[in-house]
Amino acid sequence: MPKQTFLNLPEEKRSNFVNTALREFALNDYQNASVTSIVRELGIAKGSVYQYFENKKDLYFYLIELAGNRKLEATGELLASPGDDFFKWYRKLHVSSLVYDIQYPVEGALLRNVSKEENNEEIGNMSLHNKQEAITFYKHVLKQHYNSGLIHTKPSYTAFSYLLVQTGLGLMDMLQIQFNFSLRECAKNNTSPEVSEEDIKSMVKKVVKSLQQNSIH
Amino acid sequence: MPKQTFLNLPEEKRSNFVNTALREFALNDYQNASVTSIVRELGIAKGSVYQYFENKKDLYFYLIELAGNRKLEATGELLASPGDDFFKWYRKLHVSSLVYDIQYPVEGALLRNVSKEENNEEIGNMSLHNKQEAITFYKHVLKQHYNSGLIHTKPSYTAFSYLLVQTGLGLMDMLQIQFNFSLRECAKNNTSPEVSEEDIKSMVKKVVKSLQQNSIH
Amino acid sequence: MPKQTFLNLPEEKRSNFVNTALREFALNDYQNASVTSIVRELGIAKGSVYQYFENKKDLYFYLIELAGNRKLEATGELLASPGDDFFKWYRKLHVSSLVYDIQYPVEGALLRNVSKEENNEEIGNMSLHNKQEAITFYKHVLKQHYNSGLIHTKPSYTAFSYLLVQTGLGLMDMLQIQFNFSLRECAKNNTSPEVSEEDIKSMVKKVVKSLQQNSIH
Amino acid sequence: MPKQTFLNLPEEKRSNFVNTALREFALNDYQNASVTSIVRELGIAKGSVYQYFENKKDLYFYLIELAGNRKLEATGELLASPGDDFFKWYRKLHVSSLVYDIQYPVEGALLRNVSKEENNEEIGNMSLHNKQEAITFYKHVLKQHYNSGLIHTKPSYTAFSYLLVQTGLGLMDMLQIQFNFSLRECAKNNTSPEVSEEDIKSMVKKVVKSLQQNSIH
DNA sequence: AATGAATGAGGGTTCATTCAT
DNA sequence: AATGAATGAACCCTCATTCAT
Repeated sequence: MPKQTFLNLPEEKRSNFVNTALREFALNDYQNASVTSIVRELGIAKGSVYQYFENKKDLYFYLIELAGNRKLEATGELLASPGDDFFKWYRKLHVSSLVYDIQYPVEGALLRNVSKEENNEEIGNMSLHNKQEAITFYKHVLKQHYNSGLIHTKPSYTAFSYLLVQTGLGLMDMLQIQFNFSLRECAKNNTSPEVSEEDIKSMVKKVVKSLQQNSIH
Repeated sequence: MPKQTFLNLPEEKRSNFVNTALREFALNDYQNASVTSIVRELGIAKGSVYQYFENKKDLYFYLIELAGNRKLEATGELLASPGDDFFKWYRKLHVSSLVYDIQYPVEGALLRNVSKEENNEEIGNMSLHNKQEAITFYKHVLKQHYNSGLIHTKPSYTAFSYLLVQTGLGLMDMLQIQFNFSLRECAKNNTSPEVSEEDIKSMVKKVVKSLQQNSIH
Repeated sequence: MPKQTFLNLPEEKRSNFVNTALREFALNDYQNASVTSIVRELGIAKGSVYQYFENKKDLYFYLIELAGNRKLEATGELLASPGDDFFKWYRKLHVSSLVYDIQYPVEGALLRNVSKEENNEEIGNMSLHNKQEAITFYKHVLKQHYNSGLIHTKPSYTAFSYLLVQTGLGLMDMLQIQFNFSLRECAKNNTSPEVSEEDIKSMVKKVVKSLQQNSIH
Repeated sequence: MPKQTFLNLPEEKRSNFVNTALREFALNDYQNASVTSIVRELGIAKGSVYQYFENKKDLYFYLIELAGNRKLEATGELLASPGDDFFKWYRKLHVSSLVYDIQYPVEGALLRNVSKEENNEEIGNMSLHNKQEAITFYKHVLKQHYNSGLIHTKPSYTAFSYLLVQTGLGLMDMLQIQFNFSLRECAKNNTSPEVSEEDIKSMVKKVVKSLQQNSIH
């Protein structure tokens, strides 16, 4: 949790700080993100960071929460309310997620980094943990849909949930490959890649269709 | 590329070195893997590393190639020869890959780390690069199958290849979640998790079935 | 000297401040006692400390004086009036000192710390200074006793005064060793060790007897 | 334990390092002694210290042992062989200890600092620990003397041992007071105070006589 | 081919003190 | 009288790399 000092900061200072810090953690994983780097960029004293946060880890978790909340605000409504058409919901979910990441590449890249933290003993294996939670979530939704008669075939919940999670996690990579940009680069320059919502929709649609349809036999 | 010095090394020294280095890079990502750690563990002179390799990066790439080759040797025959049944092939491919990773957790963990290197300017985005190559590969195989009449529905090659790649990449996580072990921990202790080949086969089968079947509508 | 600001403070604020500061300097020597710690504990502004005192040193000396005075108040009457029996007086003096320290471990520990400050250029060698004064004091008392005929053997004033001082200084250590407690720990938890006045009396008696008797030849 | 690196150092470098480090820890207690200060003085790279020692604590304990051994070498024979006359032995013991400290004020001051470490959680309470050990040692010697008939009065072993320990610990202070010098200052300038062995002998003799004789009644 | 001491920049963190409000 | 953000130097420690031997 940030210290009161941080919360008392005038809006501009605070957002300046947050932006720079977000960027640092978007471009580097936890260990390699550097407090020194942040203060150098901001031109503030190193001590200030520790007036704002307990330590690097505290700052990190704050940024995760912040970025997470921002994204949730932009895309969260959907998440909570899967409509009757499961795949439509899943598609919209990921389109809006990708659109967000494209629009806010810094937050996007940061959250993507978080979902890859695996080797850090201080932080723990967030990657696996998140995946497990996501699988549980999809299982829950799928069961509800099946019980409500919205899905007619009873799927192997676990396996299929895995597919849904794993597929979702890679969509941004797919986007980067197809449209030949680097989200990281965008986060660095604080620009958005030239990818339209239509591009995203179309890509996701194809992927979900592949997932949905009995595509091959 | 390793220097000649390294290649001239007596077998035992070389393999000692390699094993320890592999382990270091299996437990840590590139930036956090430490040359110091390696020589400390080995009890050799620090300078030796730089007699063998240009620098840390050179060593890293050598290890990647080595681990890749080792795995290829164990699982490569399959890869080269997709039989008539695409999904059977895909299944066997990943079963053998997982079995290998379970048996050789160090090499497995190292290669998994590589597939996550995204943020290092010195290294480049290996994750994306690998994915792109894998997608191209699957597209190629799928096209061949279709052209040979082994597949009757023409899939969206790109989208479906993406699914295949992405699904494959996450299987080890799925295994860890289902059987509650940590590959990293295994690499650390140089032990294998208590997961049988049957366990793996069964898990992969379910996932591939989900991918293959028109599971939901 | 505290600034007027401090003296104007309402009683409760002032005593709150003093208590916390005493504790900090009881648990740490001068250099390692931290103003930051004090204000953190108190939940007051850092600047306040510097409204009250010139600087850390000023605060330190104020606390020393305060703790000294408190102890003097509790044990001082004795000090001023050595009766006819020198050793009885000496014994009572130290029993009451130890009892005080046991009862007020914070003040006790602080004063003990002071008597060890030796290496700080900013502070000077308080330990030596105090010892010197104490020796002078005992010399004075001894001379008076001798001149009044209360002591029949003329001692080597200086040497014997040294013994008295030095013996006195270590009694709390002896107590801690014999009753296996840590005054510092008590100061930390603001508790008193489970040592009775009888325990103290008995210990001091033995030591003083050893000092007094021609114990060995 | 120092690392091999340190032991391999050419004599001059090593002794340079040791001298500077000893001095730093002679002038400051553990917490306030500064690695930075040492390297600054020596004009070497900070990293070097950590090629030589695991960390500051490692260095500290090495220096303690070194200084302890040096002193033991100079004064140790006595310690091991209390002759028939207990007080003569005790006197000689402390005379030789003081002579050593006067001659080698750096080692002397360092060891004195060690015997005062009390408030450091990382180091533990060395002061109390040492005292306890010393008391045990004297008790042992006294018992032997009594059993051998060399002492005719049975002392209160514990109390008297305490007196012996405590008296010994303060002798250097007494010396400083009487001859008006500062051991610390001497350690700083690497000079010896102008105190002769005779001065020391005479001072100790008086103190021990006070301790021994039935000085007052 | 091997050594391993030296480097020096960088890491995160703590601190007493100042000063504008 | 109180605030508390800002400072910047200092702390211990780690690192990849060099280079003389």
